[in-house]
Formats: sequence, structure tokens, C-alpha cells
Amino acid sequence: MPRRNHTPDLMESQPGSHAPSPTARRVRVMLPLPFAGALDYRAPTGLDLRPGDIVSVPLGRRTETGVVWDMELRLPPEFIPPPMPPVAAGRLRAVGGRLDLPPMPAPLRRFIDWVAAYTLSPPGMVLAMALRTSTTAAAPRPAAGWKVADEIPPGLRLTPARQKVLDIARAGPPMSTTDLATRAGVGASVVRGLAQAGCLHEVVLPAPRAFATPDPAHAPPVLEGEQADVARALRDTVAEDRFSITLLEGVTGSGKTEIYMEAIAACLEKGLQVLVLLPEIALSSQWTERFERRFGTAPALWHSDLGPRLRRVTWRAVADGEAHVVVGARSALFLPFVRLGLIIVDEEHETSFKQEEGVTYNARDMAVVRARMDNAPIMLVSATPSLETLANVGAGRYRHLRLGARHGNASMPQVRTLDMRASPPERGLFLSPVLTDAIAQTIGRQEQAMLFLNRRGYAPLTLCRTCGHRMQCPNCTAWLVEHRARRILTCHHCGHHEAMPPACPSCNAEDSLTPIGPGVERITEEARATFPDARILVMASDTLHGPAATAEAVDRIARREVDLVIGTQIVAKGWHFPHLTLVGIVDADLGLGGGDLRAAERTVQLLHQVAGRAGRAEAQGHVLLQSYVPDHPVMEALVSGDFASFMEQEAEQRRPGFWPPFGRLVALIVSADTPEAADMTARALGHEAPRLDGVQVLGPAPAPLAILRGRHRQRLLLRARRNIPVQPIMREWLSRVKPERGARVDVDIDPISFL
DNA sequence: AGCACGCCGACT
DNA sequence: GTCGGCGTGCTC
Repeated sequence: MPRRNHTPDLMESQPGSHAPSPTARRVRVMLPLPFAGALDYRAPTGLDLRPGDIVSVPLGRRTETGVVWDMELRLPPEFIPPPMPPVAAGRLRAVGGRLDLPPMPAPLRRFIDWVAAYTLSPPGMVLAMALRTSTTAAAPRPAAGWKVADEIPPGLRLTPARQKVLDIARAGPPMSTTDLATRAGVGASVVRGLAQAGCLHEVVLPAPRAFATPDPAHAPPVLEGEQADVARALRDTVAEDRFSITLLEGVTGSGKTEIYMEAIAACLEKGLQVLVLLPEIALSSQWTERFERRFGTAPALWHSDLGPRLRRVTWRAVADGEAHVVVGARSALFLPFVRLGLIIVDEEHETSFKQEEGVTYNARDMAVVRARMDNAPIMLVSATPSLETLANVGAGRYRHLRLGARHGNASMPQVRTLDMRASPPERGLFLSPVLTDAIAQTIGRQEQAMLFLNRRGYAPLTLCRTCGHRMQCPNCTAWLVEHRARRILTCHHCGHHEAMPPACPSCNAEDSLTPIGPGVERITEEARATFPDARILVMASDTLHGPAATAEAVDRIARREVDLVIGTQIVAKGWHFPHLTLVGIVDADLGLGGGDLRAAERTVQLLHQVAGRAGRAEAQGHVLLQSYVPDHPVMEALVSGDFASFMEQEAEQRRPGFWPPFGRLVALIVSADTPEAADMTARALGHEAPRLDGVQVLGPAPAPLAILRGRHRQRLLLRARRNIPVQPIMREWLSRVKPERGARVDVDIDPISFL
């Protein structure tokens, strides 16, 4: 054998191309693009590249930002996707350079690979979620502020606007140009003018409050009995300093938040970072206030509508370890924590943790994976844990801590069903006289009442009395929902809306279109007629624009400026309403139809959460459930409060058929621009369906939403025993079917929605 | 995801 | 004769 002086890479380099130096190295670079894996590049001489470095690389004729990736995937073998063929060394292009950003930590890189393999997504698309925010920016320059110069230059023309700015700048700490201008009520040019004239000196502003270090000793709570025991157990868990999973289960009002904040305190004492996931960031205003009371400073927030600048600054603060506690929506899972010490998932049963678009992942489940990658403890928190989580507790995989009693003197609300067959509302109305009487009495005692209906708008269906025509969305298999305040009909799936027509579009009959069924607007109309003197507040996503408006509404309720709250889903969040003593559920049966695997479980969770708004302080809370099936196990569970038995029954129904959590599901959604393309592709998938022991394929069948945004949809469902890894099966299956023109197949591992 | 290349209709 | 439609394929 001839002696080889060179690596094969160098041997293969083409003459005439830039000859790589003997130190040239091949590096893998993951790009935020839907490729099957990382691309290979050449590290230029003198540039020492390590996994995690954020680099710019040439791609075709453009330049992209990517991350130097590890040479080996560290994944369970059955997860490892087929490798991309390596490129010949001579065709390697050189990395452009390293960006001035902190490197992406190894646990996050492994997490991205894991999520991609698990969800069958291109890893680049998962990386995109972690990178999207920060790529465009190099190091954000430190925020600059102004302070008044020691001596005012002589000859300065002191206009009133300038005087005002100087007064404000003298009175307070240094402020940014915008802050200073806004406070003084002048334009930014005035501030700039003063700076130009030498009146203001530029200084570096201290870190924003959100990144100040929270103080675990700021205001520790006084805990007794059960609460103290649970808090101690949580602190001990954090002290173990390694991956573990704990379910913290506690009825609404038991003080779960205060108690898990002790776990946060323990983590802060060790100088480690904390990630708190909340299902909806609207909840964060009250959460943030509680956090500030406990720790003396605000946490960093992370959600989809942060401004680009704050986004970059926050991302950077997380990567630098300056942000100690991040409260966020599911996307916060992909932040580059440098020393993550604890993850908390509050309201772990919430289905909104599931991302349905793009990379479909369940943030609750992926949070457990992230905790494992970072070797950190994770705590799942809920009053009504999901069956998945309870099954993991039952199997001994999760620890279980329970808070049985409400905090202080408050007792659990008394729940009663209201049989709508026995005491029906008047014709054309939706509130039973029993419920309206209870509301009248509650308001009469100067207490607050709430009506809950999980349906926006005025009426879910508009029907022509003359010809029976139903107002339907042109793009979706769905009724148009009337929104009377805006005088429109709108589709809640695609956003289509049209003016309320004066006559039936089908038979032209006038005054014949009739609303069928109630939404919150219609209930509000009924309540205004029934309680003309009551101060009514509607809480729905379309009446409350943004977290600030939501917080304001909650404050008004707390200040007793409202007698009757009428709301959708949004009222079910963990709000604290101290004077609310009656909750009326307008339609407790809503949500039980539809044949959804988790319909019963979800209804119990949602209605229990809503019921928990009642009777927080001294006064006893009451809940009335309007139902046409008062004997249904869901109603019985809500009345008795015995969720453990209810969940055991649920488990027994799912166990024999290997439904989750006793088996795994994968949904395939075929969508196409024509019904034929969708049908053919779905049938091809059905034909090629895997035939394996412990695996079953259901479908294809038209999706319940057979048309969505103008695309025709078919569904298939794969069900497998829990011990069977579905990813290789899916990969093999999908590789054998080529979608028709205009058709695509979306894969949803562990589906939540069956629409 | 971009951005090219590549084959078929209405225009200066 | 071209300008341009977006279908298909490639990017280390």
C-alpha cells in the first residue's frame, strides 16, 4: 500500500479549485431550511469552528445563517433518519465566517435533532424555530440613554421643549431617546438636537428590569401544613440537580403557583435558569404580578408577538445567562438556555400546548425531552392532569405531589347540574329560569356572577326559514358564524367574512334568515334584557384585543365594577376573581359531541377550570351546569369532584383498544386543490398501509373538515402498541407513496385534533 | 425556503 | 419573434 500523506478529502480536491490547506476541515452546518440534514462545508484556514458556532455560509448564490452541527447524531437508533449522501470534498464551499453570537448549546442541538426525528420534520425546520429570531442581528448594541451634561454650553437656545426635556432628564435616571421624548411630550428630534449641542451625554443603560436577577429571598411566603410539605419536596427535587419528572396536582385555588415558585426560588439560589411554559400568554399579566411580588422583579417574557428588538434582546439575554426566568408560550422551549436548572409546565393538560402548524409538536411532551437533554428537573402542574400524565404517574415514571385543599378558608365551589328538560328556558332563550334566578340573587347580594359559553359570536348557524338554506363558508366545510356587533358572517376556520345579507342568497326571501343556537353575543343580549340594571362585561378573544385589554378587564372585575361576566374559553384561565360566587355554564354538553377521543376528558378539564373561578375568598361558590344529559359521567364527575374515578373510567375505555395513552397514534392529513387528487393520494396511502403486528391503519376517510381554506382533505390514522416506534414505520410508508400533483401529506405524531 | 432552469400562451 | 406563467429540481 502506498503511504498516504493526505486525507481522502484532500486527495479528491480538484486541480484548479482553491486548494485547501492541510488543516482544512469538513464541518457540518445545519441551515434553517427544509433539508433532510446538515450540509458539509470547509472550515477556512485560521477559523477554528466548533459545534454550536453560528456561521454564515454560501448556498447557491445567496448567503445563509446556520449552526455548526455535531458530526454524530446522538439519538435512539430507531429515530435516526436516513443520512444525506456526503458531497465530494472538491465541491465543498468554505464557511463565510462566524457571527458574533453566543454558540448554540449542545443540549439544545440534541433537542432539535430529537424533535425533528420524533415529529418526522426536517431538522432545519426545527432549527428555524430556535434561530428565526436572532439570525438577522449581530450583537445588539447596548441600549443607550442620555444624562444631562455637567455644564450647559453657553449660547444654547433654551426653547420650552428643550427645557422640558432637560427637566425630565435631570429628575430621573438616564433614559433612551424615545422614553425621554415621550415623557417630555416632544419629538425625538428635540432630544437629538440637545445631544448635538452637547447638553446630553450618552451613557449605557442598565439591563432592562426583565433581566435583573430575581431575588429568591425577596418575599418568601408563609406556608403551613400540606403546602409547606409540598414546597419542601419541590425544593428537594431541584436540589437533586438532575433530570426528574414531577406532577404537581392541586385543585383550583390550592395555591399551586405560589408553591412552585418555591421551586423557582431554589433554582435561582443555585444560579440556574428557569423556563416556565404557560398555555396562553394572556395569562401572563397576573402571573407576572405574582412573580414580581415574590421575587421583586419581572421575569422575561417570550411569545409570538414580542417586537423584533425585544425578541433579539431577550434571545441574547437567555443565551448569555442574564435572563434568569423566562415565562413563555411553547416556542420558548427552543431558547438557547446556557444553564437550565428547571422547567415548569403550568396547566399541563391544556391542548393549546400542541402546535398544529408547520412542525407539529406537543410542547408539554417536548418539554420533558428538553429537561432530559439539559439534565434538569421538570414539573407538570394542573388541577386536572391529562390521562397521559396520570398514566405515567401510575407506571411509576413520574413523581406525584398533591395539594388537596383550597388555600385559607375558601372551600370548593358547590356544583349542581341543571336539567334543561325539567326546567327549560323560555322559547327563543337559552338561560333556564333556575339560572336567571340564581344570578339575580347573586347580583342582589352585591356579589358577582359569570356565564360561560365556549362559542364566540351571536349564533353558530344562520338558516333561511323559507328554503332551509344554510349560510356556509365558501372555502371550508363549516357554517358561517354571525357576529352581530360587526354585522358580518365569518368563518372561524379560515377568517373569511361577508356582510350579513338582507335576503336569503338562495331563494331571495326577505327577513327570512334566522340565527340558530347561541354564542356569547346572544347570551349577552339575553342577559341585558333579563338584568337591565346589571353591569355586564364580555370577555372573548374578539372583544379583548391583546394581553393589556385582558388584564384591564380582569382588574375591573377585581375592583367590583362589574356584576356579571360573560365569557368564552378566555375566562377559564387561572384568573383570580375574589368576589365571584356564581358560575353558570350555559351549555355543559357542548364539546361532548364530535366523536373526539378526548372529548369527555377535555370537557371535564375545561368546565372544572371555569368552575374554579367561583368562591375564592370567604363566600361559598356555586356552579350551575345547564345540561340535557345530567346523568353523563362528565356531569357526575364535575358534581362529585371525584376526578380520579372519572379518569380511571376514561382509562378503562381506552385501554382495550390501545388508544392513547395505552397506544400511539399518528394522523396523516392529505390535502389537495382538487377532491380527486386528495382522494387518489389517500387511497394510495391506504393501499400501501403497513401490515404489521400491533399496528392498525384506519381510513382513508374524508376529514370532518372535508374542505379547509379551499383545500380538499382526507385523513388516515395509524394506531400502534405503545412499545412500537412509529417513526421508522411512517418513514417507510411515506417513501412508497408519491402524492398526486397538487396534493401533500402532513404527518401529525400524537394528534390532538381530529378535524 | 429561495432561486434557477425549462417548456408553452399573448404581446411590443 | 420575445416576455412570462409557475412546475421541477437543486442547494454542501
